[in-house]
Amino acid sequence: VALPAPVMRIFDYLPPENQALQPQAGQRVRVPFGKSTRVGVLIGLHNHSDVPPRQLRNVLTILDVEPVLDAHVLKLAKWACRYYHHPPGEVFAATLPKLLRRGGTLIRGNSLWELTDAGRDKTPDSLRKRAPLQAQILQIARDTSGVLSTRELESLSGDWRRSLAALVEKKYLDEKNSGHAFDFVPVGRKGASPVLNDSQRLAIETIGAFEDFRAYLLDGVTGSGKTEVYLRCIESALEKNRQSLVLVPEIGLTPQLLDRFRRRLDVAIGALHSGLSDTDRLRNWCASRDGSASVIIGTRSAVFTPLARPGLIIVDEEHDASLKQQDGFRYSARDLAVWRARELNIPVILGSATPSFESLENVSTERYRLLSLPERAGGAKQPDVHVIDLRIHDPSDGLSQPLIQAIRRHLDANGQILLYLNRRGFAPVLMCPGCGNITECRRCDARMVVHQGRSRLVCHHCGAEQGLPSACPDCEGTLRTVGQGTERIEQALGRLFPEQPVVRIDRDTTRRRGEIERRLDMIRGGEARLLLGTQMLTKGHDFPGVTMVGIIDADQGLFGTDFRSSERLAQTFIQVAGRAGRADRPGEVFIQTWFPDHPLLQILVRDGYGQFAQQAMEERRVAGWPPFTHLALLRAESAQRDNAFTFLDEARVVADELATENLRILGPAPAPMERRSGRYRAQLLIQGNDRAAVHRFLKTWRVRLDALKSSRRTRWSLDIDPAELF
DNA sequence: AGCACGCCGACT
DNA sequence: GTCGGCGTGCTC
Repeated sequence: VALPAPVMRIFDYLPPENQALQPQAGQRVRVPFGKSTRVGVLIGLHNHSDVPPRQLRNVLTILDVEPVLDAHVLKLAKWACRYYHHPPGEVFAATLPKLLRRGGTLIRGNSLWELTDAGRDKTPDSLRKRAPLQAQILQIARDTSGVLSTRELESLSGDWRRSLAALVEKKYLDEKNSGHAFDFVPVGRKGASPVLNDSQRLAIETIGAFEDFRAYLLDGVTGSGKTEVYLRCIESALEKNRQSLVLVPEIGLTPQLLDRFRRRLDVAIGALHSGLSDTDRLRNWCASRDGSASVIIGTRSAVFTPLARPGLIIVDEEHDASLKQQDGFRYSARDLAVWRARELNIPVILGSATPSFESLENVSTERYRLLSLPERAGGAKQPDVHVIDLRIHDPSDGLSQPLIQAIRRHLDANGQILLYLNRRGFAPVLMCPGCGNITECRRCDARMVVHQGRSRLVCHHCGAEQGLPSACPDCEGTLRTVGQGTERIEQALGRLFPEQPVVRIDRDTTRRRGEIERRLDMIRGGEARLLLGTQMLTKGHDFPGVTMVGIIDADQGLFGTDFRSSERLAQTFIQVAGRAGRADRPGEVFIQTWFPDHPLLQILVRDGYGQFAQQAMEERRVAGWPPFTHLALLRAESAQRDNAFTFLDEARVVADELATENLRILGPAPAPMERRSGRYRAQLLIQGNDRAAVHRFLKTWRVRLDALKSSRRTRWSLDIDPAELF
């Protein structure tokens, strides 16, 4: 039994004493564990145990009649335990929705009410007087050819459940169970499919020609119609009565995307994302498992969802960092999706306008097959890109004259403008010009950010807040804000274009539910034409009216500490720039920088992402970074700096003892931001050419780390294929 | 993780 | 004497 506890072991139990149910791998069981009981997953049956017989206890109850996890998901989870060197109990917990983890039951079906012969004979009018609600229900039942579900009744006012019960009692209705989590009724309508261009057609034909496992990298510039390719491939899976699983990044799963799928596909679609209630999540999970959902769209944890009749897996924006879990069980949903597809022997499509270097390398070693969509759908042209040299055009409040003129020009031409700045708040620094004092967070190695609207100083790393000081705490001098965030840009735009409403989208303005959609609608409806925002803007949203994109500060991340930061920067650039000029209008992109000669910027602007990637990958190869080597990162954090380092020092000693010559061990070193939320963070990096050798090492190392006493005094984790080195 | 046990210093 | 903090070990 895999039990939720941070130990690498699984636990042996005897069958339950007084339960007739047949134990099967994949069922959940409630077992005694120490002083209390826990819910675990039965992952195998054996007729012997290495545990002394008197220590073995009995399973209390088998919670499932049938396994909730099928053999394939069990295998996936077991493989993930080995690959990520993570406790089985926690891995299995990640495969289940919360309600099932807590011991709840599967949703096996919904109630349906069928008109009986007696009910058919009874005229609604004969009930009208004494029981108007019953009459109404009876009438609806007749209108819907004799079968009712809660969907038809929900709109009724009053206590319709009681009236319904009365009708069942009188034997006018028969209560039945649909047997499925979803009761989808096709409406017989299908949204219009757009005309395909040649490369879309080629991609669809290539994928459709081969039913067995194959991994495709769908490399399509923004607006090239990747989603249309997904939809067609899903449609052909549907024709064979097969389900499709679609994984998207966290903020990519918007109501807009779901609408688009619902309009086009007349089948049951189950969504799995953090915005759902626990019950809705469970229902959609069950609908995937029992086959009543034909398409499942979810964020990374959906990669573990059981599929009744799998046919296709799609990973959209496969380069996106949110597909990698960043705490606890640090899995890559993209990599697990490929594993799943191989195991199920079905195709998997990885889509992106800016493919990860890992996937590009898999193309060149012919593990993945490349499908390119080089032109924009509908014949839209690529935007013109202009670099604004801030050394010549000194900006005020973050905006240079050429940028302001371009904004004016596009406003005059009735265009929309998207300005991107990945920094919220008013200004990132509050300093005293007199004594040089800069206000820093008490709990982090970071500066407090000025939020003028709220009149507060906020730490963006731990959330700490304080009032805005009126004078320097040290010398009582006048304080000055340095640099700019979205709040300041918004104000500046308000002064420059007083007649234009500005729509700002960042975490501060969209805290309330539905606020994002409300603001996006202002842009889509044309009410506002100046759009300003952070990362939130760059993913998952289409802005057909945007003719100009301005990148206010290109220099953030130009000199990153991480070997991956240039890749990330380039991806953000291309994704943001891709918002410009989609349909019939050509777009323009303006990039403000203090370093116009920076080689990364030059190649990106001049030659595009593909060329950039080629060159940057060559640098990675020479430097021995992924995808040409394999990494594992041992992270430790502790309130006392020494605890983290003592552990990592000891871990290093063990590593040196175990390591073979093709492994490199780097560190321990403090994390780039060493103190965060009052905890000191440090790490040790393992690097190797041969994946198998790295994993052999990790296996024994992990056991030795658990045995270290110092490992108890610090919070630590192993991160396989880390996405960020901090 | 969550819990118990045991050791040690601080206080009624 | 007893209370409670922390380090350590164990959970089938």
